[in-house]
Amino acid sequence: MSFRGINNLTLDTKGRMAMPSRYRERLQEICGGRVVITVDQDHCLLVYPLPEWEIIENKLVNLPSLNKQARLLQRLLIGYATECEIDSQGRVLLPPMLREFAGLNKKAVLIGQGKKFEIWDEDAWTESQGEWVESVKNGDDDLPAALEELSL
Amino acid sequence: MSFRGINNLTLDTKGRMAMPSRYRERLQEICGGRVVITVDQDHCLLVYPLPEWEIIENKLVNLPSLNKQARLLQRLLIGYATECEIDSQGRVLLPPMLREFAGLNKKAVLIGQGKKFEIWDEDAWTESQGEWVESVKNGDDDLPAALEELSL
DNA sequence: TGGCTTTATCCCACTATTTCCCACTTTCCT
DNA sequence: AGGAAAGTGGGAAATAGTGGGATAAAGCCA
Repeated sequence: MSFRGINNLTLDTKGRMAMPSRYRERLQEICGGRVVITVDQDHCLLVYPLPEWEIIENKLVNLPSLNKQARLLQRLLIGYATECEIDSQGRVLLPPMLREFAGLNKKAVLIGQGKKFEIWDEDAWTESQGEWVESVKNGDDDLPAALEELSL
Repeated sequence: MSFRGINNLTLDTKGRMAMPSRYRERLQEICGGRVVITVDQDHCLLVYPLPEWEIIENKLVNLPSLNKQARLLQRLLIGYATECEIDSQGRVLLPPMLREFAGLNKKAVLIGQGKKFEIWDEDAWTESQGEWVESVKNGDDDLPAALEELSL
């Protein structure tokens, strides 16, 4: 019941992106084609089915307002979160500000990530992938506890 | 049932700001177009639907009067709070003092934040965003527990 | 106190943007 | 190879944004 897989796709001149057809039926079931798109710290976009997003948003709004980190997170995640509807051709219109944030122009990459999707600019994706492979190979990250005990 | 999303918008010469149309119906329902605008510690403005504000104001009024922080908060938030009405074109007139406080001139950014909105001067917003990216990159790791275990 | 000046609010009209829909091209499956 | 489904592009109508002007209100000075 999970979104997986990677797709190369193109945005048209109006910033619309065609969802791969294999996801459409599922999205229709889960959320009637209503998704929420927001930003990620790695400068890609996240696409959540509406109900899934609401769970996350709930967690976010209940963070303590006095904490600076929390406020920044709220501002970015909730601030950029935009509800979008999949049109009759199976496309979503990506709002200009979100496209800008992720540096998206023509060529993009869509990645299934369980409950959500990620959208990357193709170049950014290629680059980030290289970096990631490097850093895992070198083992140069201090892993938090949850990662240390992760078994793949 | 929550306000979200980001919009670039412009103030006209009279200091009026057009609310994005997608929020108007909701605002009409909730508060008949009556909102309360006040200031935030980060030098942006906060916009609350009237009933929502009254809850907040109540909390503020009941803070311990001897505490210095509390008194400052009260003075700022309650002091600057101004009731404004959305006009027939869907615009709110931002009072001069509030515009001044947030350093607003022509270009502004409106972000949905659940029960309220925030209004930023465009430059201030851009800057604040850079700060966020910085702080994530540097891994300022004194995150509160609530943030540590947040799964998006 | 009356009239004049200044400020604020309301309303109308133009421009830009968005959204919706239709049609063509391409690809994949039978 | 033919048909169907998916991807792509573009155009037109509706809607939202913006600016300006007119009317009403309020303050001020004579």
